[in-house]
Amino acid sequence: MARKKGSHSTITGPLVHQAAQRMFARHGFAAVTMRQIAAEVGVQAGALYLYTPDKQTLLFEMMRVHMEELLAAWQAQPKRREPQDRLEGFSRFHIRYHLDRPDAVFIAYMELRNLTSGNFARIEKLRHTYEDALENILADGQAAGQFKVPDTRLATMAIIAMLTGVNTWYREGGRLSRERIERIYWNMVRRSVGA
Amino acid sequence: MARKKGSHSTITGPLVHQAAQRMFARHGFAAVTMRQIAAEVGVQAGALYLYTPDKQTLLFEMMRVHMEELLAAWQAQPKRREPQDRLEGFSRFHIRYHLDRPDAVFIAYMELRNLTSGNFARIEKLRHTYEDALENILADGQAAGQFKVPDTRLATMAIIAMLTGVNTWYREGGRLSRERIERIYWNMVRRSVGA
DNA sequence: GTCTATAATCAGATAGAC
DNA sequence: GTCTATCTGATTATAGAC
Repeated sequence: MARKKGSHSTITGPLVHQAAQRMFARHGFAAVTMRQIAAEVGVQAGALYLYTPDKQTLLFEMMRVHMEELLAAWQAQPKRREPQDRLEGFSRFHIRYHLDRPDAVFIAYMELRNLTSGNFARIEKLRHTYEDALENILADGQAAGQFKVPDTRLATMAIIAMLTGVNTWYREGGRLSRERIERIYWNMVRRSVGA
Repeated sequence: MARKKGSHSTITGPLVHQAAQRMFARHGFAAVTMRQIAAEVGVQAGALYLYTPDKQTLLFEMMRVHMEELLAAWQAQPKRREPQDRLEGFSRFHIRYHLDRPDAVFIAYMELRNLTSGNFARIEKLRHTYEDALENILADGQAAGQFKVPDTRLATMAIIAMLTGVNTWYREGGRLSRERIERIYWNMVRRSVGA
């Protein structure tokens, strides 16, 4: 019983990662210094290295965790049968999940070029796995004659870009509710594939 | 006749801006140093300050020129009458223009947060002017009963995100020709607004 | 127009005290 | 677990020689 629960070690670590995520999203990985992160957490710069071997790993870990949690959350979604229902499920899930994590999403898209090549490859693989989930839906709908998608890969990229774009302009408490945004985007997605 | 034409001053300046644009796009504004830019051009770091007062202005100028050239190019496009023809013109123009300038486009989207607040406001105003061009088309098509667009602002953001997304995956000499990409995207845009 | 040299500051990361 | 102090090297920008 030497160590009381809630000791600094179990608190500071997460705080470091949270502060880094917020600051990387706001100012960019390269522009944020280890000293600034430390100041935000309330420790000295040297103490950060108890929680990450270096700055690069700090970035990679937050991207890896984000992508793995995204995949897990998608796989935990209720499965539907019809391609159109599955497409609606994906569209709404994507918008909702991404709007809830603007910082992690921003970093996952903007800081890819600041990863070392090995780390980059691992993140890209995770992202590709997620894209494949949508591509499979489109391919099934096309095969069933319910969608008009001349190129499933192209349509996949187009739809994901459109949906993720919500994050660039959405502001909490803005003109439109999330449900209304989800509905409008889903209707655009639905029509874009000829469903 | 003291100064021969083709003197260094008229050559090095553009080279500095070109090298900076290429390197900012590849590695990010904050990650690129003035020394690296100088080395790429083939001069010493001090010489760069003959062509820009500082690093921030280097970034701002390349974004300003990009946005103003984009607006000018759009305004120089042949005008059409029908909303559907205008929407096709915008969609194809946007893809073509952006695919031709991947570095400038990448910087214009990724480096906004590295602008000072005054510079940021000026770039955002230019971007908004461009977005309005598309929103006007959608509003006219909606008013004429040719489009089904419940919210023109939302549809504007969705379409621009979708079209600009081409830049993230397109590779010269890839699987699909530009004409084919333009056509597929245009069909998705057309259907997404119910035209 | 360009270079060399330098000012002034700050970066990431580590060692060792407590 | 955290801090202080420090190493090593890089950063933007400027001054003055040529």
